[in-house]
Amino acid sequence: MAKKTQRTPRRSDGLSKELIVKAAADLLDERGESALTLRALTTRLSTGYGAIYHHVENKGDLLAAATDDVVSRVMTGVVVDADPREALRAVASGLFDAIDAHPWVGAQLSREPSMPALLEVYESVGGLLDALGVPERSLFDAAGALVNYVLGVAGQNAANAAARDGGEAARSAFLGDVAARWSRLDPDRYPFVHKAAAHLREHDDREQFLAGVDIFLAGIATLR
Amino acid sequence: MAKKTQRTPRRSDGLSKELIVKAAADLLDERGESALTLRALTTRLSTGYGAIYHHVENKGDLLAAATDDVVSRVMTGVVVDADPREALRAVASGLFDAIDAHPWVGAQLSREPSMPALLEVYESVGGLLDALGVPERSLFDAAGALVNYVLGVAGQNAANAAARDGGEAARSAFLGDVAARWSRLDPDRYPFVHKAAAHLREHDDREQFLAGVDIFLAGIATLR
DNA sequence: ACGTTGTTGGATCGTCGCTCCAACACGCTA
DNA sequence: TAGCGTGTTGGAGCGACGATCCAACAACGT
Repeated sequence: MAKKTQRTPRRSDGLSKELIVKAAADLLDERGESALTLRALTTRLSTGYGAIYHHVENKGDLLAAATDDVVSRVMTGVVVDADPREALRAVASGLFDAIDAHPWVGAQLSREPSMPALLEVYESVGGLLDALGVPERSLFDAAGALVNYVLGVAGQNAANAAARDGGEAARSAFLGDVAARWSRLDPDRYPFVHKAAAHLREHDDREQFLAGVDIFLAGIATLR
Repeated sequence: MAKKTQRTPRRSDGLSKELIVKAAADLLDERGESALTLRALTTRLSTGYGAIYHHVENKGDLLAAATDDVVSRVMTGVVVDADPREALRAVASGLFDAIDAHPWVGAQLSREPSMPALLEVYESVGGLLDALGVPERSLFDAAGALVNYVLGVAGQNAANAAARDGGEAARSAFLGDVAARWSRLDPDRYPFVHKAAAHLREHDDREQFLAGVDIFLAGIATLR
């Protein structure tokens, strides 16, 4: 583009897919997954449907792009540790933290697992497991298992967050409610769940998630 | 009309929550998750909204009830093996088969993980892990990890099934499409995923799932 | 015979994702 | 400078959804 500039990019601000995706992500972060509607987007961007659909294929495309942003930021940010085991833990906890901060990412990932963003995850996990000495015949099973575990937790997290969305009362009460319901169960018929209810109150989701990762890694070590 | 009967239970057939849930499950099985609409239900049952909403709280309640049916049928049907390890594998593969046959169950489970149906699963898994000798301090982490893995696979399966729903062309092509896309990737930048594409074509979802369960169980064994 | 109660069908509402198109802003050519 | 072409923009409108609401109805007790 010779010309000096083609600036003043049309109207006062100039829309773009980037901008739209950013606005969508903000909406999702601020008001939860159910708040992302095309209508809410048009008012937030003070524009119309046409403008949005000119840059974006459909709502799914929008959600996918926003999720991709978050996940790929995690994957490029992960420290490449010398120890593959530590690097795997770093990938896992990086994903957990991102999903914890943006529950809608968890929902999208467990709903649409062939997303481009997950490609980076698979590649990273597969490579690290390879570096860990997992034999090739088990490599795909192992990587799939680990990623599926992460996706399971992602979905769970998203569901919990959605359940909390209702109101402030619901927010703090939700986990306690489940715990209360569980501890009210007949201890003879449901001994495990009954005991689990106590743990539920004082447990740390992140720690439990990482404990699960460790269990998988221990199991993977036996494949060597 | 002295007694005799109070049969002819109101109208020609007589609606009930059971009947409605059954019809919903049929609809889901036959035409996929997106086909379950209240409107479709009313025409299938040749009734109106009022009748349905009289027996059912809302659409979520309906989905939950249908899912509960499937899952609890699985859990009561599982053979109580003497060997806890085998019993765990039986629970896992029972769930997998049910989700494979009814992908909407997978979607619902990964979306709403505090469902009553999952209570039975947690209880069973927790009890079996206990019987396996997992120390109490690790019991909840282990059970959570295993269940989350199953939920992750469940969501993945549901997503794949939904992607196939489109048409017959899409149905058979879907997995091959992913494999093709993956194998077209730069082998230098994505060595693992590139190799995985080959496996993808000939892999068996069920076998891979069970391999994951075995990895998990091997990891559990190290907790002893 | 008549109200009571529990059930039924469907009109209707508000909201959603999305399509479609007239109006516009700019850069190019003449 | 005038006009055209192209790429953008805003918003009216469509069909489908979940859900609510209510008039009509069927069986029973009295």
